Amino acid sequence: MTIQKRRERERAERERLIVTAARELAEAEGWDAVTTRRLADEIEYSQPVLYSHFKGKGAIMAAVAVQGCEELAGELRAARTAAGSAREALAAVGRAYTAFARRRPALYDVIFTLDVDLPFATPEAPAALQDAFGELLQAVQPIAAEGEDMGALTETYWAGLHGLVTLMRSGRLPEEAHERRLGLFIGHFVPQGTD
Amino acid sequence: MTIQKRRERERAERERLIVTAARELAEAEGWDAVTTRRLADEIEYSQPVLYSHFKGKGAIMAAVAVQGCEELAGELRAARTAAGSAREALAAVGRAYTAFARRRPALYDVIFTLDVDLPFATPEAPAALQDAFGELLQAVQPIAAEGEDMGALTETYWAGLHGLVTLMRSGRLPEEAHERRLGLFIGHFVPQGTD
DNA sequence: CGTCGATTTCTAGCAGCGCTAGGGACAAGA
DNA sequence: TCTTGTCCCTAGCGCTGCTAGAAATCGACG
Repeated sequence: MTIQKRRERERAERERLIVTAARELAEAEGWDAVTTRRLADEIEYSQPVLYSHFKGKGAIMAAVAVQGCEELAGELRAARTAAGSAREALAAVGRAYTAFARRRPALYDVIFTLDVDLPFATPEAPAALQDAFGELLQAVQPIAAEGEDMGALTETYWAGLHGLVTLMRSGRLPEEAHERRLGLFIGHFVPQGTD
Repeated sequence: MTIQKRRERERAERERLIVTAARELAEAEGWDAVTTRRLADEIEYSQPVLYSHFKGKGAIMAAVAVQGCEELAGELRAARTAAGSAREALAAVGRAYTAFARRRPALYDVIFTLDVDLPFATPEAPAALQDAFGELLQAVQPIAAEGEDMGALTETYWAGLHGLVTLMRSGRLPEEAHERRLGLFIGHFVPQGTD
């Protein structure tokens, strides 16, 4: 009984260890450096142990993605609630989003660019993903015009931010003009004369 | 002399063959299926031959990207010049861009998402890339407000399209609402009351 | 206390990847 | 015919994600 419990606890602990190691390794050296052998070394177990916890490397990455998304959702919420007006809130959330992407590129990639089979845009999507989207939704809501599709509008805002971030991070947009582009995007997104 | 020329011609021919094979394989089965072994099989030469033409797999992908970008630039231009008003032209270019991404996902990926060390956003960027960007620029120009930074504005428009496309294609945005999102994006991008 | 049975973990290996060293075939010139 | 130089292929390196099967460990029971 207690033995069983202890084992489960230890297993859960080790699982956390794997996810943490993957995350730290990715943040330090990028996802290319995260190989199953390297990860096994890091946690001081052999490779097959990883597969007794996760279906494969993709599942480990998905776990990191969920963790990262919780962090993102928190930062978006903080930015939104700290802002004064609705307009400022939208801008603040946009800035927080792109700032997250730049500060934590590995996390951003595993959530939003690498394919890692997490369910998105469905009820089965992890809570963290829905929370993050919810933050965007709440920021977009007040500036929506009468009768606009809120979901689609939020998705559109999100996509704009995502595009700015990914093109910049892949070297396709010059880094130095990021703030200007972001300002233009947010400015064009808010209907003129909205408070 | 003539022998030399014939050899050079044959070499150039084989190089074209490699790029075409890579492109077709990628379009048919995705870039994961494009391995150097598979490519060598396809062109009926051994693997090392590829490396006598290109520095590596990345260089082959870059060549495909340039080809694909020429195609994209052509489609953007056609869309732009066929439109009536400036506003319609911007919308048409946006639709043409996302349509290209959906119709030729492998080409789109190699140009805009996979990293393939092509110089972007510099004078050394291949002409095809500059042409495609130029088409966007010409579509954005007429709807820009007084004194707006044209380059940054175009980049922002591009980023929005790119975000919509990549999030949708990776399954993060539901496919069915694409048209609605695209309409919202373009609508918000054009300042109210612009002709 | 010693042995059995089950669970856990490791060693070793598979098939694939991008890439390359070195040798053999083949054609052009003496 | 023999040499020279070019071209191309075979074979292999070190790496990847992943897994089968042996080994070791630990709890339970006689």
